[in-house]
Amino acid sequence: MAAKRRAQMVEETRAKLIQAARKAFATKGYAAASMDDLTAEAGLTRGALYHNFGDKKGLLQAVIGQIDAEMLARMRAVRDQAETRWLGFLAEGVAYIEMALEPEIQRIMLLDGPAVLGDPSLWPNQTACLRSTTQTIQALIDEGTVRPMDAEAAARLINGAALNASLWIAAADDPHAVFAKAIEAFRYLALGLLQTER
Amino acid sequence: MAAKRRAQMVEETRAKLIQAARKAFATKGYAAASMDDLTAEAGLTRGALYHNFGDKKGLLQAVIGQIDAEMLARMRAVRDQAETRWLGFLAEGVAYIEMALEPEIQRIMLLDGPAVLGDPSLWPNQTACLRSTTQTIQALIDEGTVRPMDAEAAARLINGAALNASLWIAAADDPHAVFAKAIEAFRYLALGLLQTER
DNA sequence: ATAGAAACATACGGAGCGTATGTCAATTTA
DNA sequence: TAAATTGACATACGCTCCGTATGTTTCTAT
Repeated sequence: MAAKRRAQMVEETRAKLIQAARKAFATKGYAAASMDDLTAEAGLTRGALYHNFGDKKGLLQAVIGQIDAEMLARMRAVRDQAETRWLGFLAEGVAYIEMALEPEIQRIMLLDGPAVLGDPSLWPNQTACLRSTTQTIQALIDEGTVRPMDAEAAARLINGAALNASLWIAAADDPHAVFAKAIEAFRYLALGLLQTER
Repeated sequence: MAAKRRAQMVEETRAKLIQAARKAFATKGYAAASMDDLTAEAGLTRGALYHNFGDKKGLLQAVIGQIDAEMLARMRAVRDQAETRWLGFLAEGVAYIEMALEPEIQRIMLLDGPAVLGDPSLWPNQTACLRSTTQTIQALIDEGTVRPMDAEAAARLINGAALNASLWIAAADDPHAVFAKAIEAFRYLALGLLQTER
């Protein structure tokens, strides 16, 4: 026990704090989550928190970084699994909508995160995700599938549509039925990016 | 002076508080805006605030209600000014993007509002705006311009795309150039809603 | 004219964040 | 290996700010 490396111990406490923060932020929201309760649940005090993350915003950044990495990995997975590039592009969008159904992602990534940290497109991992989508669209343009246009613009608007779709689904009385409608509309919108003849 | 009706005086204080709140929320953000400073700037105290709006969230609701009404009015105006129903629909989207360029709307309506009050699509005025867009799309479907689909789904996704476009523009180094790209992408996406032959 | 209520101000208590200080263990250095 | 230093975390404090409880004044109603 005492043979544990110092760096490893630190990583454990950071992980415990992030874990507790994810739970508290997701259930109570960022503003209503108390740092005292947070750290107590992790078996620590606010001292550890301020030492490791600087302030409350720093903790939120760490939480968002973790969730964002998970989302990015999942989107890569479904994209690489698709048969064609175009289908992979669509699958990414659908996967995004599905993920945003989870209350944790809704609350932390879509509501509190932007309000506290500002525009999500400036977050490190999010930009990675966006660049990935942008590159995919650029490839679709180069191969003649998608009409010539600004790839980043297409990626951002498509992402925005998917985001709003998930918000809509999450607030719906019958999420399952609404999910189907949203996916249909999403596919139609994407068609607008294709070359005119199809 | 003393002849002023009671109700009118109340309306004035409410207006003064909302005015000060709009300014403070827009510049400092909801969380960082102090109620003491707010009311002092309006020449009042927190007593007036809690008497009229209940709590801080109530004040935010009032502010959002005012801004939302202004946005709704402007969107109706540009829509009714267009030559065809389809062009009116597009103009509404562009107008939405333009409005979301204003920092006040960015901060209050798009960042803090959803974080504090929850899903915007449940706000009273927002639902009115959405219903308006939904009806427009439904009419476009009925007249054969837009392919048969769920009108509300189309309205929500299109709105989401427009919203993200405005967030992107606002954070850009060169908003003017980005605005052009976003509008182009927005029009392409909308084309996906049209009947296949055009 | 007086009673009542509404509009707003003042006073109070409590919660929470951030910082300053303290303590103990681990790593380093001689 | 023993002393010294640094790092990790806990404890203590002050300050701000929200919400409520109470007080005061002005308008309205009978």
